[in-house]
Amino acid sequence: MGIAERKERDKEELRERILVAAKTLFLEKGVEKTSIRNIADLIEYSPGSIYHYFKDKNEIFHALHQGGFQQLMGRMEVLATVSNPMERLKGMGSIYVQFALENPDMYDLMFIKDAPILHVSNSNDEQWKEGFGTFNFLRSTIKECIDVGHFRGHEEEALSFLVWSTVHGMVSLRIRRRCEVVLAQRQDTIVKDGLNEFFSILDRLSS
Amino acid sequence: MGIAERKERDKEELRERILVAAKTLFLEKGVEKTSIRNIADLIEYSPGSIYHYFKDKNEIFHALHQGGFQQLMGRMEVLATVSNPMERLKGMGSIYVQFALENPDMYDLMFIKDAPILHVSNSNDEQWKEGFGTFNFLRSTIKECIDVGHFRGHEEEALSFLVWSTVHGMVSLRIRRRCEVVLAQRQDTIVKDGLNEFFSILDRLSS
DNA sequence: AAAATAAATGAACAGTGTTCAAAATAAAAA
DNA sequence: TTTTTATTTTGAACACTGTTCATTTATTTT
Repeated sequence: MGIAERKERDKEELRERILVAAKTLFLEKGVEKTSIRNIADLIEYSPGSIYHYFKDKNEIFHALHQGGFQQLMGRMEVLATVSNPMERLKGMGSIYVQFALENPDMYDLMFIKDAPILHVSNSNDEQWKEGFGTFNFLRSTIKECIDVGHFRGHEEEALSFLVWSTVHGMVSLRIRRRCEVVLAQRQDTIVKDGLNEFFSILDRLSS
Repeated sequence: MGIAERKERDKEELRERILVAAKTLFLEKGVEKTSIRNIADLIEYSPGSIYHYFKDKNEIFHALHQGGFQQLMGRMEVLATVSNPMERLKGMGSIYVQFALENPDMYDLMFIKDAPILHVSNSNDEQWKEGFGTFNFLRSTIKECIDVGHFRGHEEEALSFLVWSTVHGMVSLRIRRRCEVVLAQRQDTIVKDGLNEFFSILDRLSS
């Protein structure tokens, strides 16, 4: 039965080639301007072939989407050694913002674009876990902070959402070019400055 | 010279009709799914005609964009009577969030979609003022707060950006459907809950 | 070598934003 | 009023889009 296995491998390989081509194109032109025909041209297959490996265009970018979460989670792993939950929380903020600014197109696909998320609800639980992962990590870190006596009077779930929203807000305003309203000389550093203001607020809320 | 004036009025009227049709369609189908031909059909003109009134599709939705800012600013006007800057700041947050949740498509166009903002840089200063308006109002309110003794150790520009990012973050995660990761039973109220957490943080930062 | 299975094709469909020569309409001049 | 000029509107055409599917090509099994 080695042949069936090889065929399986071949199929997986072409699937991966489509994904690589899609990622290459969308990182240089954006999702909207990347067409199925563009992807087909790059891997030297016909447009129709792609539909044997992915249901539609959304499914292609949803697959990349998944990869992005794994990448982000991977970066968070260095925080496993940080035992102080408050320090870990700030570390998460830094890593999140850095990831977003270094991979704006990937971040856009993961947290701003609206296309793939509806499709996500139909996928299996394994895949879902990836999406939940980062938020669960945030929630448990904030729970630890509360248990240790920080954020008195605040509530786990809402505070987690608020913290996520704060960092997401800053990077998404930057990525979607809404920072022109801040002072011209501050525009380059405003996300970093905002994050520092946020950290000093978190510190003040520690006791 | 009454004729020239009447022609000018007619032209302006058709321009307005295009805008109304565009808004109607995009509020019920979204910007992406609203085509020039859809708009042309609704006003019973040919597709080509629209290009005599607007350079391209972006310019149409940019015009609506402008209207959105005026609407948001209009809602903010009730705060002119609130003399306590801290209360005014919280009022701005409430109004901003309420506007976003009541007009998600308009909010999306104004603060999330990436198309029209590049084009904005080429428009005249008068129009620009509209976009700056709300942020200037936020900045001056926060400056007042600082002058009165709140937010000790914080800086005007970065804090203004942070505050804006926080509310933008919450509503944009909701609008772009990223709230599925929060507890199922909290999803409906999470933005309101998050805003309340934010207000209580602001209160704690008052002294 | 022939039959059966699987994979890849590319033309076709219905749509998109945009352009532009031509036609229709309105205004000005004769 | 008729002719000329200017403006407005048209709709076909262009080059694209995502997606489908009968047909061809390639591979595996009998």
